[in-house]
Amino acid sequence: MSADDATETNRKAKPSRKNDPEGTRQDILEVATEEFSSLGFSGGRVDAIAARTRTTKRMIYYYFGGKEELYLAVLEKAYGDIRAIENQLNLQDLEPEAAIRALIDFTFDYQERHEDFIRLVSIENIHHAEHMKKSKAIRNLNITVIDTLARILERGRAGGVFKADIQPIDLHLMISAFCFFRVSNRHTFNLIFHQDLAATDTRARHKRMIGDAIVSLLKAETPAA
Amino acid sequence: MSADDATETNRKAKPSRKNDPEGTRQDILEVATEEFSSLGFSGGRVDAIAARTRTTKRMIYYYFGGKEELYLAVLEKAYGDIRAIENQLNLQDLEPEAAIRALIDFTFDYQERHEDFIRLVSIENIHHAEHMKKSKAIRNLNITVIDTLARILERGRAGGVFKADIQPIDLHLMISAFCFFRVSNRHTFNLIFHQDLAATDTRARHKRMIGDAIVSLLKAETPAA
Amino acid sequence: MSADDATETNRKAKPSRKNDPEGTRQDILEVATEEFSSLGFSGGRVDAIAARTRTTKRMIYYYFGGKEELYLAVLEKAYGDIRAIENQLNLQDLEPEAAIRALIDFTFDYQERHEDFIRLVSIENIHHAEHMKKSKAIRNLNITVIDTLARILERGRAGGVFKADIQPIDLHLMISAFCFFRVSNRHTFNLIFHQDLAATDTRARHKRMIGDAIVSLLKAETPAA
Amino acid sequence: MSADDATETNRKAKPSRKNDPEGTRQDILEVATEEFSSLGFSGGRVDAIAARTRTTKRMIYYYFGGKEELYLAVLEKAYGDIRAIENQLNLQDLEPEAAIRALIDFTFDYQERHEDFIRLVSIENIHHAEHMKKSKAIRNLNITVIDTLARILERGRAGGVFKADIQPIDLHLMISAFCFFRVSNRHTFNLIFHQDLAATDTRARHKRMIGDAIVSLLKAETPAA
DNA sequence: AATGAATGAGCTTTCATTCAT
DNA sequence: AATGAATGAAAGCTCATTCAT
Repeated sequence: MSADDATETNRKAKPSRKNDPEGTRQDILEVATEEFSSLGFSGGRVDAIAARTRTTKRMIYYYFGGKEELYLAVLEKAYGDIRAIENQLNLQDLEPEAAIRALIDFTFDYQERHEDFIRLVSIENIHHAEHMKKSKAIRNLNITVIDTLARILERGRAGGVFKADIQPIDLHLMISAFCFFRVSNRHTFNLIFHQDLAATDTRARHKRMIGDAIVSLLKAETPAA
Repeated sequence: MSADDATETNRKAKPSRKNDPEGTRQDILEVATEEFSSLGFSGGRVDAIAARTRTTKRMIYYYFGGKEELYLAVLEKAYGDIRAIENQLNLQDLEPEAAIRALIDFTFDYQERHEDFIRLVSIENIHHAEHMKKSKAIRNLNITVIDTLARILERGRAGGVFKADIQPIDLHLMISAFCFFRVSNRHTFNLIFHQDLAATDTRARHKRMIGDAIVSLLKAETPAA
Repeated sequence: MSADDATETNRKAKPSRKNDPEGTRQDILEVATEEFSSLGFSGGRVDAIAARTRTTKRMIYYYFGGKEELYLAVLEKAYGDIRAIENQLNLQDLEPEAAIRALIDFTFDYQERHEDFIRLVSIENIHHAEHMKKSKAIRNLNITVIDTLARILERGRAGGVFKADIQPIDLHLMISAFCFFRVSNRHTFNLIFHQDLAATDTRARHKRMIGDAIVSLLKAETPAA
Repeated sequence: MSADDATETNRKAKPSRKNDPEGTRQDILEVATEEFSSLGFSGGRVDAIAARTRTTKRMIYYYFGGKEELYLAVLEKAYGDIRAIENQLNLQDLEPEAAIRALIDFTFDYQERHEDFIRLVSIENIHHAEHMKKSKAIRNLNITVIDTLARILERGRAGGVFKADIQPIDLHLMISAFCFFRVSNRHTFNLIFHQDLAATDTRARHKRMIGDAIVSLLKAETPAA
């Protein structure tokens, strides 16, 4: 035989998944998610993905068409997952303040647990969201958070609990920003401020703080003095 | 339009900078900042940088040693710049609330105007801050924001204006998160929510909002209800 | 004439060896042996090797991984070849003196005919055998010469033909040294002493001389007077 | 300033040797000897030499003209040194056998102590002695060894001590081969045979052995039976 | 007599992709 | 439905050398 080498991935080492198309697809997708989310789109290597897969590099092209398409598939799955869960959120039975806090907690925890998603979004922004722009799947996703927030704000204002005039989308921005940044910028922040943003007690304190900030903002009489 | 137009030659021939080492260095650094901040470390091309420079690719290696060292130099300059300006901030003559708002305004405006810096930091985080870890220059930078914040909080609490017990570093995190995210995640946010985070009125509204949120948090009687 | 004519194209176009992996590998290996043995490891050029091959430079990396690995493959083949032949030597049916002379003749002739091997070994020594140290293949080669020599010496001493107390490995060193040096140092020796070590009669005379020297050493009553 | 880098050697770190042309020349020559003898001509780097020198890379060109000329200067010095010492050898007062042994001992010890010289000669042979061919200095060196040997042999044969008809140059070849090979092929030999050719006792044993071999060869009645 | 700055040419290697069955 | 073999194009980097004073 030949080509006994380390770099190229034409040959598989692991038991192949012949005749399980869907399994193979998932396998590739999973590995690709890791690769892209930790190395970026340009930094991610088709070879490296193939090497950690039960199949060969050739199959990536067979199933996905190319590097960019694979990346897009990864991105679509990541967005699909969070949207699906967000849409299942059921907050109308809670008091406005409790509902807001529940939403914040959910966002906070989800971002904390899904660093892969966070990194993929960061990567997309590095690339000016050019890949996302090409994705119908992401464009067509049903986004309910804003509506959910709008309804909570409405109820809060109606009940006199919330005084401030804040737009749902701005509120979402503020919540997302904090939850996202804690994860996305963890590495530089930790390095510069000698902190550990992943520590359990820090996490609890921060979750409370962002909740307090949002709630006190909404309750404040005259928002912008 | 693509990112490859670096190689095009329809640019006015710049005067060669022979025997102006410092000038050459700055020239390279400037172009490299653009390249890396818009394409990432892996995506950035040494060839592309050289092409937009008054010198040749060879000079990049002469002055910086390699792609990574050049990237690091870019990163170091970006961090050096913001730290230098932060350190000149003079807020002790302002009332605590005004001081906090001034600090927020400064942070907000700086991030807004320095998208390059924002993107470089994002990129570094994608790479788990591995390059930054190697930089003595960044490690040795004198960071005064936290102290500045601490003194403001102290004065506020002493004067009874601020009630909440918030740590300076957490406050910095919250302010940074919001200002940073607006810029770093602009592209995906705009696309998904059909917004324009760069619009002038949006910008003003957001600046006010983050100020209100922080101030109301600090003033709130019982932070974590 | 220079060594650069590898890049010239006045060679008959060889039939491409598509889908003959083993053939391609051998082709590359053969050309690489020539290149490295005549130019050294640092002096050898991957481009030059590719140019004299039926394939492209890319294939060298596909099959071998890199310049160093290719060089190692060349070295391993060279050592593998001589060991294989040595191991087939059958000298137990000869009288001790005849056996020793036969072994010397074999060594002499093999070195004389395999200048490539000689040069590769010289090159490895220039590099302090650093590449060889990495080769499992060479480390695991079965070396029988020393045993062969030991048995001949034993028989000679038992029969009273050999009187001197010489260790097999030292004997091997002496035989190798002479046979090797004649080839390895041919160029400088010829130049300085205006000789031609490759001339047929010189060769015959030298072969006899080394045989005489070894045999008379082994027969001598009191080796170290 | 600029060019704060590691690879290029335009700037000196050590105290310069201004106004000491001969000192500078010697300094460069010494470092170059180390560099070339351990890395080969192609493997040796002008930059690396400059870096270990009190001067800059530019000076190497100033003093020697180029890499090849520097290498030649190194080679010429190495050959000049050994020839000078050889020429001082005074063996006519010794008995023929003692004279031969003295000459062998000298050769053995010199090679053992001058690994640099050995490696340079090996390197020249790798390059088919092409550099040496260009050197008038080496061509014009006065070589007395062969004459010395011839006279010893003559005296030995006249006195009846030596019986064999061996040519001086062949004798020189045999002696050189052994002494040289022990040093030149030390690394591969040690690796393959798990020996240490540099060990003190091995060295003594080998020195005796080559002496015995040569002497017994010369004394033997009918050299080639 | 000496030197700081600059460089053209070429080197090894990598990458996503396609050929051919 | 699946795959082993092959590859063009370009990327990062290195080297001995010369420019210009």
